[in-house]
Amino acid sequence: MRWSDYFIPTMKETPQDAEIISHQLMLRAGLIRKLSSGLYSYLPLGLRSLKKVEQIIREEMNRAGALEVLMPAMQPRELWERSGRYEKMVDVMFNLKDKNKRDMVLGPTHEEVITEIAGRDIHSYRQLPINFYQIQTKFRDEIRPRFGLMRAREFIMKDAYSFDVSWEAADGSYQAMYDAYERIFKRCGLTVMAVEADSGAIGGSQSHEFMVLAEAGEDGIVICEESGYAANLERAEARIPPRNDPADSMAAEEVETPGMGTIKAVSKFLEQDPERFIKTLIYLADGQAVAVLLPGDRDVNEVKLAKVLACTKLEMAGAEKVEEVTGAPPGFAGPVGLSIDVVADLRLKDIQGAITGANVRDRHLRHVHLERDATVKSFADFCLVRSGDPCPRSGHAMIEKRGVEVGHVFKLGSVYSEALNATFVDEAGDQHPMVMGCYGIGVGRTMQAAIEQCHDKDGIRWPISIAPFHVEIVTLDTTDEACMEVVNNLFSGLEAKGVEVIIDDREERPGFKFKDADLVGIPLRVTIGNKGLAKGQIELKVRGGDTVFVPLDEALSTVAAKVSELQEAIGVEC
RNA sequence: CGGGGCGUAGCUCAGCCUGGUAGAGCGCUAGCUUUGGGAGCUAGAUGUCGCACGUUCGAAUCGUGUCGCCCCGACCA
Repeated sequence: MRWSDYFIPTMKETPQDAEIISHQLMLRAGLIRKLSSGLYSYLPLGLRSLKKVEQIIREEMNRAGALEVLMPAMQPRELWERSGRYEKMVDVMFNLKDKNKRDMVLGPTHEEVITEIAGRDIHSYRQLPINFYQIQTKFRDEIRPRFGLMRAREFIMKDAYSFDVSWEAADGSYQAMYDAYERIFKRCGLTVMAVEADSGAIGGSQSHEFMVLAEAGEDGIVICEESGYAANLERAEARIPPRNDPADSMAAEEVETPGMGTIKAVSKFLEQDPERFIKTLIYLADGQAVAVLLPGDRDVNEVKLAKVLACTKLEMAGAEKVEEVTGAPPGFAGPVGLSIDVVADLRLKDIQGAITGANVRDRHLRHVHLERDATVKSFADFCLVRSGDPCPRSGHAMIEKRGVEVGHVFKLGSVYSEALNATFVDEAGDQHPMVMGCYGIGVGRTMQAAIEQCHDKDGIRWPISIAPFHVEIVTLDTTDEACMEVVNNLFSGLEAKGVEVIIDDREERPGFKFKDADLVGIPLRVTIGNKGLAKGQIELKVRGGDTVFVPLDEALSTVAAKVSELQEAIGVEC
């Protein structure tokens, strides 16, 4: 391919609406263009990379025994009402009507459609297990699209769905996908980490997320380098050491804390560590007020809390509601004397000599012994884990990182198969719902995450497996016939060996082309000009690495060998 | 949806406060010179100043409304 015949609109300056580096580079290198918030076009160069990611996914899914299908993006809304998920997902669904005024939706995911297929055409245990996948466009009306392809409203996803006869059998399908995912991301040149995750709106019992570690990632995760424990913050647990507060037999007493509605202020005023405070938050769990207690230096993990309270809708109570249930404005709530349910974090078990709100304006209580002075309905773990907390397995301090979720595997169980009546008959002739799993990869997000992980100050540094081209030939003397003959010979020689080459044949100054080459980030750059040819050599440079000079007659074999070397360095046999 | 910011040439931005009818750099077109890390000179082309209404003799500039985009929160591949 010749650059002059291609379409690579590069930009010297950074577009103002791109915040993170990978998004900036995708725009600057001419990979994508924005149509509207969360809606992107792939330009020729970007599409080449995307297709390579897709191809790696396809090969590994096939290797794992999954069968490719393609389902409609547009679906009748009624199907979603039958599974009971329309209600849950209305906020992200695009709704439309067909010409007969029938309600349709654009699919944000495909559990419903695939379960309908399985239910219709799978009847016997003899047909199981089976796993279907597709690479298809999804639509989600995200509350806030962000960071280019990272969170788009229309995006390409690989989604797979497994069907098994039992939970035990489903574990095998899950593991097969987990293993396939590790291979896929490795082959894409990415360093990913599988972390325990919450299963969210998709439902199900167990799940792992595949995270690309990156500062710009939207997810917080904690990891223990000792035990290998790794979890999304939404899900993460920590070992909770027993308290050993000094005994405090004094009765609780009120202290004046005028205008001090924050733990920070009271902590400073009473010269007590925030950890000695009982933070009291009033939540509405499915509309029911409940007091939630945790150490003063801690934050709530609302995902964990919602599970503890077994509620579907959880929100902080407004100031009015707080005043109604505690008798004081926010900032002075405490567990003592409350008539609503009180749940406490396990880190407060046996706390004594503590400080908390007095449920009276401008008053706090000190010398509080939680279980002596208040009625706690239950203790549970719902703190947000943070850096330094002990690992639940090894007890070592965990560290916090940020990551981009590029893949997610779930054990779904029979939620959908029951709702949509996807059953099979076993050896004994009994009917059972199929046991499902589902497995997603954000294809565009994976491509962008690769850039987020592989770049330098000059531009992208593509892993060769997903680079738009393997080699870029920069020609310095485009009007010189002898020079162009060398270029064309090398080009056709490499093409014949299956190496993908782009020639920058534009009539631009060398520096201009080098800058573009660095920005676009093709892994190997061959520079050919009269100056080198006079010495009988060409120049070979790995993106971001050193330059070597290669004699003309060895050019073809050396470049081809270097391509293979880079491919092998990725480290997974294909 | 709540909070914050921004809409002026293809891109990055100035002009707005203090109204007088639009600019720079890059990019684009042509020519000459240049040619190993985003060249120089010369000559050009390009704008419903996001949109609507209002105030005014006069609005990019002031007011109101509206649309769009970005950032922070809940959601997710």
